Amino acid sequence: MLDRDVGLDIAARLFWERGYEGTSTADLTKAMGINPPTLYSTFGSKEELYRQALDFSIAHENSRRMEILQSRLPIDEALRLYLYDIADGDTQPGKPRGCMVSTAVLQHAEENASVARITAALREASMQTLKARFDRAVENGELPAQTDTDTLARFYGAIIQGMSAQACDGACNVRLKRLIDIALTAWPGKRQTSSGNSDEDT
Amino acid sequence: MLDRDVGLDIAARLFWERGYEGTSTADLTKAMGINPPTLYSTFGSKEELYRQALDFSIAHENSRRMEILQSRLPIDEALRLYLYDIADGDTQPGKPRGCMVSTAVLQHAEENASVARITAALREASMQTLKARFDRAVENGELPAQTDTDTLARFYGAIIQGMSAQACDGACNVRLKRLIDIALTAWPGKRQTSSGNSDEDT
DNA sequence: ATATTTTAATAGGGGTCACTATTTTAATGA
DNA sequence: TCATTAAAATAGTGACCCCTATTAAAATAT
Repeated sequence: MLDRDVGLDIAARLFWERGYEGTSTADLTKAMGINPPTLYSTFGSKEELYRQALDFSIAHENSRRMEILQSRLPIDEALRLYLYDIADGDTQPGKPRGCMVSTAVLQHAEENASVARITAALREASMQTLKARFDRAVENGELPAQTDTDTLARFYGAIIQGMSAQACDGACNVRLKRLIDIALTAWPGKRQTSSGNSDEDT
Repeated sequence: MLDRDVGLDIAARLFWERGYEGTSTADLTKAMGINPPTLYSTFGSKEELYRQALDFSIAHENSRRMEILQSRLPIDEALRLYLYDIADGDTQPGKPRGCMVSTAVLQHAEENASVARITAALREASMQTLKARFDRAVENGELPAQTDTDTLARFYGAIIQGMSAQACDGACNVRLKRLIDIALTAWPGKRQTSSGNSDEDT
């Protein structure tokens, strides 16, 4: 049989492109070049495979952007690069458009409620990571003490989800980054330019 | 047979809750209390029914928020109320969470590509409506002349899509509106408060 | 080389998918 | 009242769903 990680990579791409409900086990076994019993002995079930494919994909897609977020860069600069990296991830040539997690399994059949909980939990965890970074910025004095870090994290979470949706609809990389630039003008205490290509800080 | 609009309302709710791929024709006929041949003679096909259910739902959900957007209110105030109305629509008691259009059919099986194009076109049209309103605001002098209205529309489009995703994941009404308040601080020329509950203008 | 274990492939089970041909019921016409 | 039209229900189409029991092939061990 094929290497386990190779199989997970193939599965992740299929799920990423077609979603959980839009991907059949026949699609998966055919793409992996294996027979159905091998899929079930190796990965357990379709839902288990999805779970593992999500973990696999996150482990590979999130490492760089996590380093950026947790680096010693000023928080606003780290956030910009973090969001840019996500925009790049949404528009990688040769890979499905959008994010595998951000806009996955939002509407679903009742029988797939447990699968929807998986992706919802991953989205929540992602926003909690952002909030934790913002909390640290408050402690550092990089953000005002009274900042509502939870809402701020959910705001940028919404931007991430919106970018994924628009990437699925065909939006290109630079279009997403222009959108990020506007989102960053909502940063607490930031002085505004008029809009669009704002490259000056403060 | 039942009234056509009653049927469309039932179908819209099912598609809204479960998505296109997560809703079966058996679900639809059972919920409408009709037999399969009646569904096909009345609506044509599952895809045609989805199309009609989308139109029906949009006609009922969008009328108020369109009036708000096209009213003689100052553009920033109109936008706030417009977004608030969408947040209300995402969290109506007794209705499915999120928006039926904003986050629909993003990932899908190949065989449903034509359905994905329908919702993508509706999302694009929605953002073009926003852009047209912003363009008018530029002409009125309510927005700076050099405003990138296209990106600004896609930015608030992303907010709308993010709100829908978070509503699907369980976010409540006030949480979405806090998020909107932050998004509105990204308005061109707006002076910032620190974050969160910003109620003062200019 | 033969027996045993492990791996892979075939074949199929029970169910549901979107969709219809056919039959039955109900309403209308003379 | 009986023939004709229109509506609705049944029953079933082939295809696909997720998953597995069974068989065939390959690898290992004796």
